[in-house]
Amino acid sequence: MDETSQKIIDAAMMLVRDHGYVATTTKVIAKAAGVNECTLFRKFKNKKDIVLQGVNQAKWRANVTPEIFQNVQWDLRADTEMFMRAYMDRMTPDFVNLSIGLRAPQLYEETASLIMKVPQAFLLSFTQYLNKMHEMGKLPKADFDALALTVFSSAFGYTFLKASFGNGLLNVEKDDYIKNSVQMFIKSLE
Amino acid sequence: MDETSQKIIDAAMMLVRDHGYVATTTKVIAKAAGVNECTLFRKFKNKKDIVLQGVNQAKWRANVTPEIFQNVQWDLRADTEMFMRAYMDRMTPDFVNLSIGLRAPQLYEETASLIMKVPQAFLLSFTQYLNKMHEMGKLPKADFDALALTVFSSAFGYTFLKASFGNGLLNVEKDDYIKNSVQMFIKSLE
DNA sequence: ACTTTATGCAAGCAAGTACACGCATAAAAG
DNA sequence: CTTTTATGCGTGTACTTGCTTGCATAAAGT
Repeated sequence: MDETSQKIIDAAMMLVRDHGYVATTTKVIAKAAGVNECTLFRKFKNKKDIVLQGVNQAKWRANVTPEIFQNVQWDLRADTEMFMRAYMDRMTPDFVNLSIGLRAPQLYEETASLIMKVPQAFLLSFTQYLNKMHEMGKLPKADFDALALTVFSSAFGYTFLKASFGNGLLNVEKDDYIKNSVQMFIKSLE
Repeated sequence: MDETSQKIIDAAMMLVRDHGYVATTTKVIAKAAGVNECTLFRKFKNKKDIVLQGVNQAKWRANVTPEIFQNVQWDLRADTEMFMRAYMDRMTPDFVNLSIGLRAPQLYEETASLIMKVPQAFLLSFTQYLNKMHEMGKLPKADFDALALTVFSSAFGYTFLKASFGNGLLNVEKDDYIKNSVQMFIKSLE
Protein backbone atom coordinates (compact mmCIF):
# COMPACT_ATOMS: atom_id res chain seq x y z
CA MET A 1 0.00 0.00 0.00
CA ASP A 2 1.68 3.22 -1.15
CA GLU A 3 1.54 6.38 0.90
CA THR A 4 -0.96 8.22 -1.27
CA SER A 5 -3.45 5.40 -1.27
CA GLN A 6 -3.17 5.14 2.48
CA LYS A 7 -3.80 8.86 2.90
CA ILE A 8 -6.92 8.51 0.77
CA ILE A 9 -8.18 5.55 2.75
CA ASP A 10 -7.54 7.26 6.07
CA ALA A 11 -9.33 10.41 4.97
CA ALA A 12 -12.27 8.42 3.65
CA MET A 13 -12.64 6.37 6.81
CA MET A 14 -12.54 9.41 9.04
CA LEU A 15 -15.17 11.12 6.94
CA VAL A 16 -17.39 8.04 6.92
CA ARG A 17 -17.05 7.90 10.68
CA ASP A 18 -18.05 11.54 11.07
CA HIS A 19 -20.65 11.94 8.32
CA GLY A 20 -21.66 8.52 7.10
CA TYR A 21 -20.88 6.82 3.80
CA VAL A 22 -23.46 8.48 1.58
CA ALA A 23 -22.64 11.98 2.79
CA THR A 24 -18.94 11.40 2.20
CA THR A 25 -18.25 12.61 -1.33
CA THR A 26 -15.21 11.86 -3.42
CA LYS A 27 -14.53 15.58 -3.57
CA VAL A 28 -14.16 15.96 0.18
CA ILE A 29 -12.19 12.74 0.45
CA ALA A 30 -9.70 14.15 -2.04
CA LYS A 31 -9.52 17.46 -0.23
CA ALA A 32 -9.07 15.82 3.15
CA ALA A 33 -6.37 13.54 1.77
CA GLY A 34 -4.63 16.47 0.12
CA VAL A 35 -4.73 14.94 -3.34
CA ASN A 36 -6.54 15.66 -6.55
CA GLU A 37 -9.92 14.07 -6.96
CA CYS A 38 -8.93 12.11 -10.03
CA THR A 39 -6.13 10.49 -8.07
CA LEU A 40 -8.78 8.59 -6.13
CA PHE A 41 -9.92 6.89 -9.29
CA ARG A 42 -6.44 6.13 -10.45
CA LYS A 43 -5.74 4.33 -7.18
CA PHE A 44 -9.14 2.79 -6.62
CA LYS A 45 -11.90 1.37 -8.75
CA ASN A 46 -14.51 3.65 -7.21
CA LYS A 47 -15.61 5.26 -3.97
CA LYS A 48 -16.89 2.01 -2.54
CA ASP A 49 -13.55 0.36 -3.23
CA ILE A 50 -11.78 2.92 -1.05
CA VAL A 51 -13.95 2.24 1.95
CA LEU A 52 -13.93 -1.51 1.43
CA GLN A 53 -10.14 -1.56 1.42
CA GLY A 54 -10.21 0.59 4.54
CA VAL A 55 -12.53 -1.79 6.34
CA ASN A 56 -10.14 -4.60 5.56
CA GLN A 57 -7.22 -2.87 7.21
CA ALA A 58 -6.45 -3.78 10.79
CA LYS A 59 -6.01 -0.14 11.75
CA TRP A 60 -9.61 0.60 10.80
CA ARG A 61 -11.01 -2.23 12.82
CA ALA A 62 -11.05 -1.93 16.53
CA ASN A 63 -8.38 -4.46 17.28
CA VAL A 64 -10.89 -6.84 18.86
CA THR A 65 -9.82 -10.36 17.97
CA PRO A 66 -9.92 -13.61 19.92
CA GLU A 67 -6.22 -13.15 20.71
CA ILE A 68 -6.75 -10.19 23.02
CA PHE A 69 -8.80 -12.43 25.30
CA GLN A 70 -6.14 -15.10 25.74
CA ASN A 71 -4.38 -13.64 28.74
CA VAL A 72 -6.50 -15.35 31.41
CA GLN A 73 -5.61 -16.17 35.00
CA TRP A 74 -8.44 -18.63 35.66
CA ASP A 75 -9.87 -16.28 38.24
CA LEU A 76 -13.45 -15.41 37.40
CA ARG A 77 -13.44 -11.84 38.62
CA ALA A 78 -10.08 -10.85 37.21
CA ASP A 79 -10.75 -12.55 33.90
CA THR A 80 -14.24 -11.16 33.40
CA GLU A 81 -12.92 -7.69 34.14
CA MET A 82 -10.14 -8.31 31.66
CA PHE A 83 -12.65 -9.38 29.00
CA MET A 84 -14.80 -6.30 29.49
CA ARG A 85 -11.85 -3.96 29.67
CA ALA A 86 -10.17 -5.46 26.62
CA TYR A 87 -13.33 -4.80 24.64
CA MET A 88 -14.15 -1.40 26.05
CA ASP A 89 -10.62 -0.04 25.71
CA ARG A 90 -10.48 -0.92 22.05
CA MET A 91 -14.03 -0.19 21.00
CA THR A 92 -13.71 3.56 21.31
CA PRO A 93 -16.45 6.02 20.35
CA ASP A 94 -14.59 6.50 17.08
CA PHE A 95 -15.01 2.88 16.14
CA VAL A 96 -18.62 2.82 17.25
CA ASN A 97 -19.34 5.77 15.02
CA LEU A 98 -17.43 4.23 12.17
CA SER A 99 -19.47 1.06 12.26
CA ILE A 100 -22.61 3.16 12.14
CA GLY A 101 -21.23 5.28 9.33
CA LEU A 102 -20.64 2.06 7.39
CA ARG A 103 -24.29 1.05 7.67
CA ALA A 104 -25.20 2.23 4.20
CA PRO A 105 -27.29 -0.13 2.09
CA GLN A 106 -24.74 0.23 -0.72
CA LEU A 107 -22.06 -1.56 1.23
CA TYR A 108 -23.58 -3.04 4.35
CA GLU A 109 -23.86 -6.44 2.74
CA GLU A 110 -20.12 -6.49 2.22
CA THR A 111 -19.15 -5.08 5.60
CA ALA A 112 -21.68 -6.71 7.92
CA SER A 113 -19.68 -9.90 8.33
CA LEU A 114 -16.58 -7.91 9.23
CA ILE A 115 -18.43 -5.75 11.71
CA MET A 116 -19.96 -8.82 13.25
CA LYS A 117 -16.55 -10.32 13.91
CA VAL A 118 -16.04 -8.04 16.89
CA PRO A 119 -18.99 -9.22 18.99
CA GLN A 120 -18.33 -12.74 17.79
CA ALA A 121 -14.76 -12.64 19.04
CA PHE A 122 -15.94 -11.62 22.49
CA LEU A 123 -18.85 -14.02 22.71
CA LEU A 124 -16.97 -17.04 21.45
CA SER A 125 -13.91 -16.45 23.58
CA PHE A 126 -15.90 -15.78 26.71
CA THR A 127 -18.22 -18.73 26.26
CA GLN A 128 -15.25 -21.01 25.73
CA TYR A 129 -13.60 -19.54 28.80
CA LEU A 130 -16.68 -20.19 30.92
CA ASN A 131 -16.93 -23.74 29.67
CA LYS A 132 -13.31 -24.39 30.55
CA MET A 133 -13.83 -22.89 33.99
CA HIS A 134 -16.70 -25.33 34.40
CA GLU A 135 -14.54 -28.25 33.31
CA MET A 136 -11.94 -27.17 35.83
CA GLY A 137 -14.60 -27.40 38.50
CA LYS A 138 -14.47 -23.69 39.22
CA LEU A 139 -17.97 -22.95 37.98
CA PRO A 140 -21.33 -24.66 38.37
CA LYS A 141 -23.20 -25.67 35.25
CA ALA A 142 -25.18 -22.82 33.73
CA ASP A 143 -26.41 -21.44 30.42
CA PHE A 144 -23.07 -20.00 29.40
CA ASP A 145 -24.37 -18.72 26.06
CA ALA A 146 -26.92 -16.52 27.74
CA LEU A 147 -24.49 -15.47 30.44
CA ALA A 148 -21.82 -14.47 27.96
CA LEU A 149 -24.40 -12.52 26.01
CA THR A 150 -25.46 -10.63 29.10
CA VAL A 151 -21.89 -9.72 29.95
CA PHE A 152 -21.19 -8.65 26.41
CA SER A 153 -24.39 -6.63 26.21
CA SER A 154 -23.29 -4.75 29.28
CA ALA A 155 -19.98 -3.83 27.69
CA PHE A 156 -21.56 -3.09 24.35
CA GLY A 157 -24.44 -1.07 25.76
CA TYR A 158 -22.19 1.18 27.82
CA THR A 159 -19.81 1.73 24.93
CA PHE A 160 -22.53 2.50 22.47
CA LEU A 161 -24.52 4.78 24.75
CA LYS A 162 -21.38 6.67 25.70
CA ALA A 163 -20.47 7.13 22.04
CA SER A 164 -23.96 8.28 21.14
CA PHE A 165 -24.95 10.50 24.02
CA GLY A 166 -21.75 11.10 25.93
CA ASN A 167 -22.04 12.21 29.50
CA GLY A 168 -25.44 13.71 28.85
CA LEU A 169 -26.97 10.34 29.52
CA LEU A 170 -24.58 8.50 31.77
CA ASN A 171 -22.10 9.89 34.21
CA VAL A 172 -20.91 6.52 35.44
CA GLU A 173 -17.18 6.01 35.02
CA LYS A 174 -15.97 3.12 32.93
CA ASP A 175 -13.99 1.54 35.75
CA ASP A 176 -16.88 1.80 38.19
CA TYR A 177 -19.17 0.35 35.60
CA ILE A 178 -16.94 -2.63 34.90
CA LYS A 179 -16.46 -3.35 38.60
CA ASN A 180 -20.19 -3.14 39.21
CA SER A 181 -21.15 -5.29 36.25
CA VAL A 182 -18.57 -7.95 37.02
CA GLN A 183 -19.61 -7.98 40.65
CA MET A 184 -23.16 -8.68 39.52
CA PHE A 185 -22.01 -11.42 37.24
CA ILE A 186 -19.86 -13.11 39.85
CA LYS A 187 -22.41 -13.03 42.60
CA SER A 188 -25.05 -14.58 40.36
CA LEU A 189 -22.83 -17.62 39.89
CA GLU A 190 -22.09 -18.25 43.55
CA MET B 1 -52.63 16.29 9.85
CA ASP B 2 -54.34 15.54 6.53
CA GLU B 3 -54.18 12.13 4.96
CA THR B 4 -51.73 13.01 2.21
CA SER B 5 -49.21 14.57 4.57
CA GLN B 6 -49.40 11.52 6.77
CA LYS B 7 -48.81 9.20 3.85
CA ILE B 8 -45.75 11.23 2.96
CA ILE B 9 -44.40 11.16 6.50
CA ASP B 10 -44.99 7.43 6.82
CA ALA B 11 -43.26 6.71 3.54
CA ALA B 12 -40.33 8.93 4.47
CA MET B 13 -39.87 7.36 7.88
CA MET B 14 -39.96 3.84 6.50
CA LEU B 15 -37.38 4.74 3.89
CA VAL B 16 -35.13 6.44 6.44
CA ARG B 17 -35.40 3.33 8.57
CA ASP B 18 -34.42 1.07 5.69
CA HIS B 19 -31.88 3.20 3.82
CA GLY B 20 -30.88 6.12 6.04
CA TYR B 21 -31.69 9.78 5.73
CA VAL B 22 -29.20 10.80 3.07
CA ALA B 23 -30.02 7.89 0.78
CA THR B 24 -33.73 8.63 1.04
CA THR B 25 -34.48 10.97 -1.84
CA THR B 26 -37.58 13.10 -2.28
CA LYS B 27 -38.27 11.23 -5.49
CA VAL B 28 -38.56 7.86 -3.79
CA ILE B 29 -40.52 9.32 -0.89
CA ALA B 30 -43.06 10.64 -3.37
CA LYS B 31 -43.23 7.35 -5.21
CA ALA B 32 -43.61 5.35 -2.00
CA ALA B 33 -46.32 7.71 -0.77
CA GLY B 34 -48.11 7.51 -4.11
CA VAL B 35 -48.07 11.27 -4.64
CA ASN B 36 -46.35 13.61 -7.01
CA GLU B 37 -42.95 14.85 -5.93
CA CYS B 38 -43.99 18.50 -5.90
CA THR B 39 -46.74 17.67 -3.45
CA LEU B 40 -44.06 17.06 -0.83
CA PHE B 41 -42.99 20.66 -1.08
CA ARG B 42 -46.52 21.96 -0.98
CA LYS B 43 -47.09 20.15 2.30
CA PHE B 44 -43.66 20.56 3.82
CA LYS B 45 -40.94 23.16 3.83
CA ASN B 46 -38.31 20.70 2.67
CA LYS B 47 -37.15 17.12 3.01
CA LYS B 48 -35.81 17.66 6.49
CA ASP B 49 -39.15 19.07 7.60
CA ILE B 50 -40.89 15.83 6.62
CA VAL B 51 -38.63 13.69 8.75
CA LEU B 52 -38.63 16.13 11.64
CA GLN B 53 -42.42 16.10 11.76
CA GLY B 54 -42.31 12.32 11.60
CA VAL B 55 -39.92 12.09 14.51
CA ASN B 56 -42.30 14.21 16.54
CA GLN B 57 -45.20 11.84 16.01
CA ALA B 58 -45.88 9.28 18.71
CA LYS B 59 -46.32 6.52 16.14
CA TRP B 60 -42.75 6.99 14.97
CA ARG B 61 -41.30 6.81 18.42
CA ALA B 62 -41.10 3.53 20.18
CA ASN B 63 -43.67 4.16 22.87
CA VAL B 64 -41.08 4.14 25.62
CA THR B 65 -42.12 6.76 28.17
CA PRO B 66 -41.90 6.85 31.96
CA GLU B 67 -45.59 5.86 32.13
CA ILE B 68 -45.02 2.34 30.84
CA PHE B 69 -42.83 1.67 33.86
CA GLN B 70 -45.42 2.67 36.47
CA ASN B 71 -47.10 -0.69 36.89
CA VAL B 72 -44.86 -1.96 39.68
CA GLN B 73 -45.59 -4.61 42.31
CA TRP B 74 -42.70 -3.79 44.64
CA ASP B 75 -41.24 -7.19 43.99
CA LEU B 76 -37.71 -6.86 42.68
CA ARG B 77 -37.72 -9.80 40.32
CA ALA B 78 -41.16 -9.21 38.85
CA ASP B 79 -40.57 -5.50 38.49
CA THR B 80 -37.13 -5.73 36.92
CA GLU B 81 -38.48 -8.25 34.44
CA MET B 82 -41.34 -5.87 33.73
CA PHE B 83 -38.90 -3.02 33.11
CA MET B 84 -36.82 -5.02 30.70
CA ARG B 85 -39.79 -6.50 28.91
CA ALA B 86 -41.56 -3.15 28.62
CA TYR B 87 -38.49 -1.76 26.90
CA MET B 88 -37.68 -4.74 24.75
CA ASP B 89 -41.24 -5.25 23.53
CA ARG B 90 -41.50 -1.68 22.34
CA MET B 91 -38.00 -1.12 21.03
CA THR B 92 -38.37 -3.39 18.03
CA PRO B 93 -35.71 -3.82 15.35
CA ASP B 94 -37.69 -1.36 13.25
CA PHE B 95 -37.23 1.38 15.78
CA VAL B 96 -33.60 0.53 16.33
CA ASN B 97 -32.96 0.84 12.62
CA LEU B 98 -34.95 4.04 12.45
CA SER B 99 -32.86 5.69 15.13
CA ILE B 100 -29.75 4.72 13.21
CA GLY B 101 -31.25 5.98 9.97
CA LEU B 102 -31.82 9.30 11.66
CA ARG B 103 -28.15 9.64 12.57
CA ALA B 104 -27.33 11.99 9.72
CA PRO B 105 -25.29 15.06 10.57
CA GLN B 106 -27.91 17.18 8.79
CA LEU B 107 -30.51 16.45 11.41
CA TYR B 108 -28.89 14.64 14.28
CA GLU B 109 -28.64 17.81 16.30
CA GLU B 110 -32.39 18.21 16.15
CA THR B 111 -33.27 14.57 16.79
CA ALA B 112 -30.66 13.53 19.33
CA SER B 113 -32.61 14.86 22.29
CA LEU B 114 -35.71 12.97 21.18
CA ILE B 115 -33.80 9.76 20.61
CA MET B 116 -32.17 10.14 23.99
CA LYS B 117 -35.53 10.31 25.74
CA VAL B 118 -35.97 6.57 25.41
CA PRO B 119 -32.94 5.49 27.42
CA GLN B 120 -33.57 8.38 29.78
CA ALA B 121 -37.11 7.19 30.48
CA PHE B 122 -35.81 3.76 31.42
CA LEU B 123 -32.86 4.91 33.47
CA LEU B 124 -34.72 7.56 35.41
CA SER B 125 -37.72 5.37 36.14
CA PHE B 126 -35.63 2.42 37.18
CA THR B 127 -33.27 4.43 39.35
CA GLN B 128 -36.24 6.03 41.10
CA TYR B 129 -37.79 2.62 41.56
CA LEU B 130 -34.63 1.23 43.14
CA ASN B 131 -34.36 4.20 45.46
CA LYS B 132 -37.93 3.71 46.60
CA MET B 133 -37.32 0.03 47.15
CA HIS B 134 -34.40 1.03 49.32
CA GLU B 135 -36.56 3.46 51.28
CA MET B 136 -39.07 0.69 51.80
CA GLY B 137 -36.30 -1.37 53.33
CA LYS B 138 -36.47 -3.97 50.60
CA LEU B 139 -33.03 -3.24 49.19
CA PRO B 140 -29.63 -2.59 50.73
CA LYS B 141 -27.86 0.62 49.83
CA ALA B 142 -25.99 0.43 46.55
CA ASP B 143 -24.89 2.51 43.59
CA PHE B 144 -28.29 2.56 41.93
CA ASP B 145 -27.13 4.72 39.02
CA ALA B 146 -24.57 2.18 37.98
CA LEU B 147 -26.92 -0.73 38.62
CA ALA B 148 -29.69 0.79 36.53
CA LEU B 149 -27.22 1.43 33.77
CA THR B 150 -26.07 -2.16 33.79
CA VAL B 151 -29.64 -3.44 33.58
CA PHE B 152 -30.48 -1.03 30.82
CA SER B 153 -27.33 -1.88 28.89
CA SER B 154 -28.35 -5.51 28.98
CA ALA B 155 -31.73 -4.73 27.48
CA PHE B 156 -30.29 -2.26 25.01
CA GLY B 157 -27.41 -4.48 23.96
CA TYR B 158 -29.62 -7.46 23.23
CA THR B 159 -32.12 -5.36 21.31
CA PHE B 160 -29.48 -3.64 19.25
CA LEU B 161 -27.47 -6.74 18.47
CA LYS B 162 -30.61 -8.62 17.47
CA ALA B 163 -31.66 -5.78 15.18
CA SER B 164 -28.23 -5.55 13.61
CA PHE B 165 -27.19 -9.15 13.21
CA GLY B 166 -30.32 -11.18 13.82
CA ASN B 167 -29.94 -14.78 14.81
CA GLY B 168 -26.59 -14.97 13.07
CA LEU B 169 -24.97 -13.70 16.23
CA LEU B 170 -27.24 -14.67 19.09
CA ASN B 171 -29.65 -17.53 19.29
CA VAL B 172 -30.73 -16.81 22.83
CA GLU B 173 -34.47 -16.24 23.18
CA LYS B 174 -35.69 -12.96 24.55
CA ASP B 175 -37.54 -14.53 27.48
CA ASP B 176 -34.57 -16.66 28.44
CA TYR B 177 -32.35 -13.66 28.20
CA ILE B 178 -34.54 -11.52 30.43
CA LYS B 179 -34.87 -14.26 33.04
CA ASN B 180 -31.14 -14.81 33.05
CA SER B 181 -30.23 -11.15 33.25
CA VAL B 182 -32.72 -10.44 35.99
CA GLN B 183 -31.56 -13.46 37.92
CA MET B 184 -28.05 -12.07 37.78
CA PHE B 185 -29.22 -8.69 38.93
CA ILE B 186 -31.25 -10.04 41.83
CA LYS B 187 -28.59 -12.33 43.14
CA SER B 188 -26.03 -9.59 43.15
CA LEU B 189 -28.21 -7.61 45.56
CA GLU B 190 -28.78 -10.38 48.05
C1' DA C 1 -73.27 28.37 -9.59
C1' DC C 2 -69.10 29.94 -8.06
C1' DT C 3 -64.92 29.78 -5.67
C1' DT C 4 -61.55 27.71 -3.15
C1' DT C 5 -58.52 23.88 -2.24
C1' DA C 6 -55.86 19.89 -3.31
C1' DT C 7 -53.46 17.45 -6.39
C1' DG C 8 -51.31 15.78 -10.89
C1' DC C 9 -48.29 16.65 -14.62
C1' DA C 10 -44.57 18.43 -17.35
C1' DA C 11 -40.76 21.01 -17.49
C1' DG C 12 -36.95 22.97 -15.61
C1' DC C 13 -33.06 24.69 -12.78
C1' DA C 14 -28.89 25.19 -10.11
C1' DA C 15 -26.00 22.57 -7.64
C1' DG C 16 -23.91 18.45 -6.74
C1' DT C 17 -22.04 13.59 -7.67
C1' DA C 18 -19.20 9.83 -9.32
C1' DC C 19 -16.17 9.32 -12.55
C1' DA C 20 -13.28 10.09 -17.15
C1' DC C 21 -9.91 12.18 -20.36
C1' DG C 22 -6.02 14.58 -22.03
C1' DC C 23 -2.12 17.09 -21.06
C1' DA C 24 1.71 18.93 -18.27
C1' DT C 25 5.40 18.09 -15.15
C1' DA C 26 8.45 16.50 -11.80
C1' DA C 27 10.58 12.80 -9.62
C1' DA C 28 12.33 8.16 -9.80
C1' DA C 29 14.16 4.22 -12.18
C1' DG C 30 16.63 2.22 -15.82
C1' DC D 1 20.12 10.56 -20.51
C1' DT D 2 15.99 8.52 -21.41
C1' DT D 3 11.95 6.29 -20.01
C1' DT D 4 8.60 5.22 -16.78
C1' DT D 5 5.65 6.36 -12.99
C1' DA D 6 2.96 9.30 -10.12
C1' DT D 7 0.48 13.15 -9.63
C1' DG D 8 -1.78 17.85 -10.49
C1' DC D 9 -4.87 20.56 -13.19
C1' DG D 10 -8.61 21.75 -16.08
C1' DT D 11 -12.42 20.33 -18.39
C1' DG D 12 -16.16 17.53 -19.22
C1' DT D 13 -20.14 14.22 -18.96
C1' DA D 14 -24.09 11.80 -17.71
C1' DC D 15 -26.86 11.61 -14.03
C1' DT D 16 -29.06 12.77 -9.58
C1' DT D 17 -30.87 15.85 -6.01
C1' DG D 18 -33.71 19.10 -3.70
C1' DC D 19 -36.78 22.18 -4.98
C1' DT D 20 -39.75 25.49 -8.11
C1' DT D 21 -43.10 27.09 -11.51
C1' DG D 22 -47.05 27.24 -14.48
C1' DC D 23 -51.03 25.09 -15.92
C1' DA D 24 -54.87 21.76 -15.87
C1' DT D 25 -58.49 19.50 -13.34
C1' DA D 26 -61.41 17.49 -10.13
C1' DA D 27 -63.42 17.58 -5.77
C1' DA D 28 -65.23 20.18 -1.81
C1' DG D 29 -67.14 24.09 0.35
C1' DT D 30 -70.15 28.17 0.17
